[in-house]
Amino acid sequence: MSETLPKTYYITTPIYYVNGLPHVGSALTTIVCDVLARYHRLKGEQTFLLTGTDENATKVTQAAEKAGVPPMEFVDGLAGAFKECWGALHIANNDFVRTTEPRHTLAVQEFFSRLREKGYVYADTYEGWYSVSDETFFRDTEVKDGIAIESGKPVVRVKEENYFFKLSAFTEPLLAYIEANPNWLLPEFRKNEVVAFLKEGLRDMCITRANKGWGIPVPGDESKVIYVWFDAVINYLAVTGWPHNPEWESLWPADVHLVGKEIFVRFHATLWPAMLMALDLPLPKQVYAHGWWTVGGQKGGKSGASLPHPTRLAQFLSERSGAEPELAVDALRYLLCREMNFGPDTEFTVENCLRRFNNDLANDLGNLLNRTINMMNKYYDGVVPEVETPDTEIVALAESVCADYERSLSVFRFNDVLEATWRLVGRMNKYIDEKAPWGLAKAANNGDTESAKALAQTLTACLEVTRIVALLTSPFMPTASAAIYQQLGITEPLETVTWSDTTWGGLKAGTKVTAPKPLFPRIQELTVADTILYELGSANPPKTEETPKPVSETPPATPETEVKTDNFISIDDFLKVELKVGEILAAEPVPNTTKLLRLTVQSGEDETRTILSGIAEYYTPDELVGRQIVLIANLQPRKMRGIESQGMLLAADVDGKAVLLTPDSLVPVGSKVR
RNA sequence: GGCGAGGUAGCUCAGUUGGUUAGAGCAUACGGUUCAUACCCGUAGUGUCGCGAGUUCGAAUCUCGCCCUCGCUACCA
Repeated sequence: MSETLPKTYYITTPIYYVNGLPHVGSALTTIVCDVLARYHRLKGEQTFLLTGTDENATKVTQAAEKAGVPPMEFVDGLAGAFKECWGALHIANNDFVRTTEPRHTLAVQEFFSRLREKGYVYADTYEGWYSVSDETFFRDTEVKDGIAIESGKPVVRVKEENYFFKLSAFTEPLLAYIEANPNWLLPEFRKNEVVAFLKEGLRDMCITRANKGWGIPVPGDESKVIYVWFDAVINYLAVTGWPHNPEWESLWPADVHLVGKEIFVRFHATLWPAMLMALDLPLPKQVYAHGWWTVGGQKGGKSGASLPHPTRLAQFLSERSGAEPELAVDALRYLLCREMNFGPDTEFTVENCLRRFNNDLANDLGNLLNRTINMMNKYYDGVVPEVETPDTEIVALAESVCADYERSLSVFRFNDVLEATWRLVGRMNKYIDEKAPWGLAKAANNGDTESAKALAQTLTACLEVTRIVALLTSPFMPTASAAIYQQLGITEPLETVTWSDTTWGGLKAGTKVTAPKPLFPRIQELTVADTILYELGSANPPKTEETPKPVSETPPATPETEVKTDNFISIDDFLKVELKVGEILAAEPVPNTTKLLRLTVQSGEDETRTILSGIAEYYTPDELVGRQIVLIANLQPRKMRGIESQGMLLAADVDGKAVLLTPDSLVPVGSKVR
């Protein structure tokens, strides 16, 4: 049946977690997928691009509560913001899936039921320990003194039935599959990470949580909802209409899942393929993971800097350069794809973008078009002349660039794709200089027919290259390409152009070019004040921004964290905590650890104690000795690395960095704090 | 500490299986040109290719050791 249906080229972005507006990280992923989709359409393939939003995390209800709106209204708003952003960035997606839609929830429930029928999902009752912060269950033997030994997190006693996916059964099949399909997971070095992860052995995964009124209920057990990650990945399949739409196989399997590196190893390269294997469904043909943008050479979030919001940045480019807003959007698409390394992480700065805007877009491409059109108008009244033979060198170069373009694109090296394209642009600017058409024009005017021929050959070469480059850049900059076509006098709409038009000679003699108009005006001011950066990066309250960051938010390991909204304690509870001022007498690193310091603290007139503290990355032993600090004196002692820690220091947590609290002035050691 | 990835020009990075004077772009300096968006073109560069040793006729490239950076992981009560 389905063999008769032509397979559509199917590309997916991750579905984005709706806890904030998109930034250039998520924009990069989405733009790159769009570029890929537009390229395949150019190749004449039926192509389907999917993006969407991930809305079932239980955190959503808390965020909604905070915002003071019902959860559904809350996610409607954010899903709308994503759609709007992608529209503004010229993303031509064929569909936008929301995990709160019936088509998704039905597919997820069906998927779950089928796994259960096949014995890959089993229920298990736990009377045991549960760590809220780990979202993990522990056995009695794994817990000591109310603490999970493995994670060191506190646990609570629960009795709960949950459902588990037999992920452990797929360690070997996945390893075998990776072995047999060397280009399945890309890039290579990330595939190796997956292999390393698998070799440690997969463990069964708890795939349900207590139903608190948000999420997809487990079929036949309304007391549970399906774990958000398990639910989310099914979107790729749900959109095909699986299982009831008979044509679902015209889309599935996806040709590419393109994701950020943080959701690659655990989810897109292991969990999701294992789920598909369990139901004997075909696996996606390729899964590609790109790196992140960094800010300030490190995790942007720590330095306080963050990634700009894409539409604001495009608007800024437009304001700075004077380019039309829609062309500035295309410029941004180009800049993101050109700057990103598509393997490792890449440093992102607005100033680099501005510089590259000038160099690549204004000076190289824009100016090539501009000078070409100008000369055409000047020497030929804008009418494309007849040419007997094209310049074979340029023709050959164009061909080789097209070949490199396709080769790089096939391995998702988008920066190389553009670099190859710009070889052609660069050669042409030099070519004009070598041929000096202005000299040829003069000679031709004086009756030199050879010069006249050379002039025609030169200018048509410029026009052809510009046309071909416009075509090559069209997946990246569709609006700009259309504008180039328009200036070249090509009336055929860009939508009807195909890859075969990259062959030489597409521009017909007699075509009349239009008046020149700079596409990307040069930017005069290349420096960017901090206040502008802040504005670009923090259109939202800085609080919700969390950035070096990737691409789709949520740390994969804990997509949901339960937080009690009403977590007041009584004054009596507080008074149970015995806080004291202490003085650090000695400090030394604990061997074989990176974070732990062993501190000897005087905490009373003749009372000293040993405290282990995880601040070695932020304080050297030397600078600690002699300092007064605040400590919790009656904390249950705990052994770490064989040393008993008798208390805990208080420190502010600044983006994960510890900053010690000290008294405002020297106080007697042992002073009570309250 | 364990695992993984890296350390190449001022900056961002290329350098396939070891082979002649180690590359590109940007930034810098000087020169040229004028069709063009103060644009384009040319020239000049500087590099102990992280450090040390080894294999080899020959190493940025292979081996070993060390140093440093980044990621994951354990220790952070």
